[in-house]
This record gives sequence, C-alpha cells and structure tokens, in this order.
Amino acid sequence: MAIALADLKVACSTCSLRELCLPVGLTPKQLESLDELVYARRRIAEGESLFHAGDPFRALYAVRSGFFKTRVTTADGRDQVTGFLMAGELLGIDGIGAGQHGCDAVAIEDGEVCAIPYAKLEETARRFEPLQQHFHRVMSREIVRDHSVMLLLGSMRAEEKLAAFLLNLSQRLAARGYSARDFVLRMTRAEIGSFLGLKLETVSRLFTQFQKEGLLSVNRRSVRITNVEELTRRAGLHC
Amino acid sequence: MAIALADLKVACSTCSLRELCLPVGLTPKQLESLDELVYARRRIAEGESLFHAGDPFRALYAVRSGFFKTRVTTADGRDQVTGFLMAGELLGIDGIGAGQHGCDAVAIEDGEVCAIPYAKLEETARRFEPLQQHFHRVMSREIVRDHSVMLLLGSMRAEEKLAAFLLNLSQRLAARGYSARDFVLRMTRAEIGSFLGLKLETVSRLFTQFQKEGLLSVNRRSVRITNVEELTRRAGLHC
DNA sequence: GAGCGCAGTTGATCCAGGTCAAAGCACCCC
DNA sequence: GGGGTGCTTTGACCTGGATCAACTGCGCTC
Repeated sequence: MAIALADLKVACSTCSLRELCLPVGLTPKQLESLDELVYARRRIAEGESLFHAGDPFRALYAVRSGFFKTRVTTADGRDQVTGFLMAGELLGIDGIGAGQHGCDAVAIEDGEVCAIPYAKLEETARRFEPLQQHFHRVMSREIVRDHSVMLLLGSMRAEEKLAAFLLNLSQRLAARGYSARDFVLRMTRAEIGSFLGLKLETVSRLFTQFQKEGLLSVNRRSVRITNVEELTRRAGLHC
Repeated sequence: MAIALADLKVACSTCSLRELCLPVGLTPKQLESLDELVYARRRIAEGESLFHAGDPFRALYAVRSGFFKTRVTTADGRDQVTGFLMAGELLGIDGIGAGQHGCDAVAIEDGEVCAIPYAKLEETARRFEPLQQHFHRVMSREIVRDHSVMLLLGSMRAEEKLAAFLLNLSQRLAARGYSARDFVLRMTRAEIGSFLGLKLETVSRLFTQFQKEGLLSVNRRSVRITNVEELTRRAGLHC
C-alpha cells in the first residue's frame, strides 16, 4: 500500500494540466515548491462519489481526468445539479465554510483526481503569495460562475438555457484542446435538465428542435454544432 | 476632506458588528491588529450603486447598515437579483477573480459600508492565520449559499420559493437582534420576483394567498409571520 | 443471440405561472 | 392639499414547459 501511494504521488511541475489547474500562472521554480502540496491521486469509477454532503471536509480535489457533477439535495429527495466539472477544475471548495461538504460530487465518467489537503494548502498559501492570489481567484470565479447560473435559471427560457449550456461546454472543451464543434455529452438528458431547471423531455425536445433548425446535429450523446452564430443568438438576446 | 476621511476611519475592535462581520471569532487582541485593515466608511443613499459590473476591483465592502442587492445583467437588458445583503455581510468578492466586478451592488435603503482594500486584506491574511481562515470560510459560505439559491431556482415551485425566501430573511434578521416574526421588507415585489425567478404579480398573489391561509399577515412592505411551522412545511417537502 | 433495462424520443394533455390590463393606495413634491 | 408617481393588488386569459404515457433502440448480461 505504501508503495502504491508513492507511485500515485504526483508533481504539479510536470502535470499536463498545470495551465488550467490550481498552479496556473506560476513560474517553473514556483511550481516545484508546490509539488509537495498534492498528496495523491485517486481513481473514481463512473457512478462513484468523491464525497457526499455532510462528509467531513479535509481536502480539495483537482480533476485530472473524467467528468464529475456536483449536486445538492432537499430533505424530500429532490435534487439539483449545481455543476459539471472537467479536467483542471477544483472540487470541494464548498466544504471550507462549514468544515463539512455541502454537496455530493459524483463521477459521471471514470476519472482521476488529485487530493490537496486543505490544511496544507492554507499553510502554503500563507508562505506563498502567488498561490494565495490564485486560490482566491479560483474561489471568486466560482462565485461569478454561480451568479451566471442563477441568471440562467431565473431569467432564461428553455431554449436559451440549453443553447447557453452547450456553448459553455463547447468553450470549456476547446480550452482543453478538444473540438469546440464536435463533442460527446458525458451526462444524461435528466442531468442536463436538472442543471438547467428543466425536465428531461424538454431537453430532448429542444435537441430535436435545434437539429431540425440546423443549429446542430445530435445522436444520443454525440453533438456536432453546425451553426455557432445562431446558437449564440439563441443563448443571448433572442428579442 | 482629509479631516472627513479621518473622522470616518473605523476600528473593527470597537464595531458592534464584529460578531457578524469579517473578524468573527477573533480574540480582542487579534482584533486590534485588524483595525488598520479597514480604510474608511462610505455612505450610500438608496438607489445608488456601490459598484457596477465592469468597474475595476480594489476593495471589498462590509455592510455596516442598510440593505443592498446584487444583480447581474444580460446583454439584452434582462437582469437577475443574485442576493440581498444586510449588516455584517461582505460585498464585492466576485471581483477578485477577474480584477473587475462581475455584478452591480445597489443600495435599496440608505446605508453605510466599510471599505477593505483587497491588497491589504491579502497581505494581512498571509501574516495572520485566523483572518485567512475566516476569509476563506466567508467565500466558501457564499458558494454554498449560491448553490442553495440554485436549488431554489431550479427545483422549487413558486409557493416554496417565497416561503423559503421569507424564512431565510427572518433568520438573518433574528441573528441581528431583530424580530424573526415581524419585519419590514426592504425590497419591492419586482426585486423579490427577480431573485426568485418569478414575476412581481406572482409574488403579490402568493403574499395574498399566504395571508388568506393564515401563515402571515402582510401590508405592503410589513410582514408578520403568524405560523412559522406551516411556512416551514411549505418551504421544504410539501409532498 | 435472447432478453432485460436504461436512456432517449415523441405525442397528447394539462396547469402553474406568465402576460396584459385596470384599479387602488401610499407618499412625495410643488 | 392636489396631483403625480411608483408600488401593489387583482382579474381574465394565455402559453411554455410539465406530466403522463407509449414506444424505440442500444448495450449489457447470461
């Protein structure tokens, strides 16, 4: 076991995700001093949870590969997907405030995460200004993202919601070197619906509608965007 | 002007809000070392903005008195209220990530804020672990709050939304020493509606309905909750 | 390769909440 | 103190998306 853990130990300085992840913007020298921060990688199989709401909070997790969703749940069992996370994005920030996680993080595709013990991150951030700054930026950006999701949930119509969702996904995939036009959805219609405040049937109908209108072609999980301009128009003003 | 500013300088160590605000949980001695952090108070009249989306980010603002709303806006003019803030709560965190504010902060009642220059906060947080911890907790809690608003916007029915909103307001007022049962709404029906993803007419009708059902009595902005238990039931399960 | 089960599609119908319109009411300013 | 203005209430009607239900098709297991 000790050997296995040692094998899993990773170095931010040589990680292919360093341009997307927590150490973004650090110099190579600064990066090396960060290597001690990440404790170990952890594999998560599709359907498994990284943590649940209520679990004690100890570490943040940086997604190395795979696809995750976060979700909050009401007393009576309804739930709301609050985000989909891909490589380089940070999971678990919600746990800092209360000392326990406030949502579930579930793998919707086999993946791997880097565990960053929070106590150590805090300590390193005090000694190391660029890390502190970057960590604060990451948290702040999460708040900005949440606000734009609120805008989407509170003021957009179904068509606008799905268009905005697809464009956001497309951009994030493009930032990771994948095609912005051609991609495979990692989530079900029901998960997309939960995130957007719609029912799965509505999501399905919208995909069909967008296809009929020539904005994209879709077959189950595969999507090819064929008219980005019009899709952008649908997401935005649409007066 | 120099004199006016000097007059406005405040000390966290003697502030009546220290149990609610950024320095919560610090010892009196620790508090004193925080006094240098807050630069000055600033008065904001009803209707005025503390900052707008796009403004360069320099400082966070702690609400001392009054009532604020934050809002994000789409290209085509629709907007979404993302929060209502009262004494002790922190405004402007959204600006850290991009170096410019991501939303508007508008006073919906005359009020006063303490400006906390962000560069100074960052620097103090590095030297001063309890402040760092507390600041991280505040940001994390904002994320948790946003997630619960997403749950509300995405999965609740109109009745549940308004009940949850009123109970939340009631609890936050109670935490500040005001009555939990009897309070005055600082915001219009339209602002409540924008926050909850409803139209103002729907909000108005729900108030009338709740009153008919004996959950509360309402007259314009004054609300008296007469049946907290039932209101809680409406906000939650309601199977 | 038969059969099961889950994800997705599509149709028919319904209703919560939106829209449009018209008063009503408090407060402010001249 | 009269008139305006902005907020709120209420009514009548409409519609976008939910709900209910049937069916399709892919992938997995045995």
